[in-house]
Amino acid sequence: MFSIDYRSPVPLYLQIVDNVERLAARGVLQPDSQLPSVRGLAVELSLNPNTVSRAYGELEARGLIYSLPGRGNFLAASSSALLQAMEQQTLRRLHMLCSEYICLGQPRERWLTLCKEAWQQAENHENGKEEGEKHDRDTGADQTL
Amino acid sequence: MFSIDYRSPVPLYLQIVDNVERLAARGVLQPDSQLPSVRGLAVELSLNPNTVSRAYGELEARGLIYSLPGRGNFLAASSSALLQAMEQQTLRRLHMLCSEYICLGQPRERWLTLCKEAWQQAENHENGKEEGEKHDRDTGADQTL
DNA sequence: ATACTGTACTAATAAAACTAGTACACGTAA
DNA sequence: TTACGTGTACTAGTTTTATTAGTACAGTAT
Repeated sequence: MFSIDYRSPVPLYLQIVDNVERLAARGVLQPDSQLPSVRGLAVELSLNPNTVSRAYGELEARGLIYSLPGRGNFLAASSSALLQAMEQQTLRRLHMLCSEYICLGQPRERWLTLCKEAWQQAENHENGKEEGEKHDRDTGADQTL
Repeated sequence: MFSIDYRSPVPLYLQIVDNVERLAARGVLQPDSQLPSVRGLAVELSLNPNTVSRAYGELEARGLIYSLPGRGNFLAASSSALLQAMEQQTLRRLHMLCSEYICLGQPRERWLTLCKEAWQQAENHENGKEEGEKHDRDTGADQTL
């Protein structure tokens, strides 16, 4: 169920995060269902338990899973909640960017103009690229479990 | 005229960039006026010419200065053009963020809602902090030239 | 108690960022 | 041309950061 490419430049713990996100978004993992244990997954993927733990920690920070010490890790989000978590992340980054922009002394209207412009550009860029690659990070996996 | 802190964790070349930005924004440097030569500034600040060159390269990428090989580096921007350059930078980062957001399949209205929300938060945060520190990166300088 | 669970701390390794050394290319003025 | 100014490309060394692994500890359930 987990696809990991050990030779990818993408950190292993991030690949695990991506896998869980994907499974959660597709509904393969149900809310409140238990994820593989830190040790169990570490053995399966031939990794150090701490690498898995770090991935789970990242997922917890993103609000996708919750941890019960001594019990295990569990999926917190339905796919709609997953979307919400992603939006939260977008909002945080947007907030940082906006703070810097406000320092320039620009008015709110100008900010919104830029936001609209960004959407325009991004949308064009999206339509410009034909059906090329998916936006999954890595798919040339070595091992599937 | 240049304030450099050699013990700051902020890279030297970025400190130079900040200095030029600050001087340009305050109108100390006039448009099309010549900046210190790469070698000259390197000697003054006891740096390698390449470090200064990298700073100038960064400034050129931001549209703040232009380079005439064999002649020197010159300030391109009036303070209004400086603002414009900063806006360009904001727009680029906004564009990247927006592209990722579009991948979630969300509509334009939702994006704009988030943008407005970000402004709201950032503005509150701005008003929340009293007159604390300036938003200059480093001011505990060792050397001034 | 035992066997499972997650986590904190430290250390070793890999990767990247930053700065400096050196040599080269272009432009201007004598 | 020659000399001296300018910026730049390429390489190497150092420092810093990110990533992963080793080990030991703490909580929970049977």
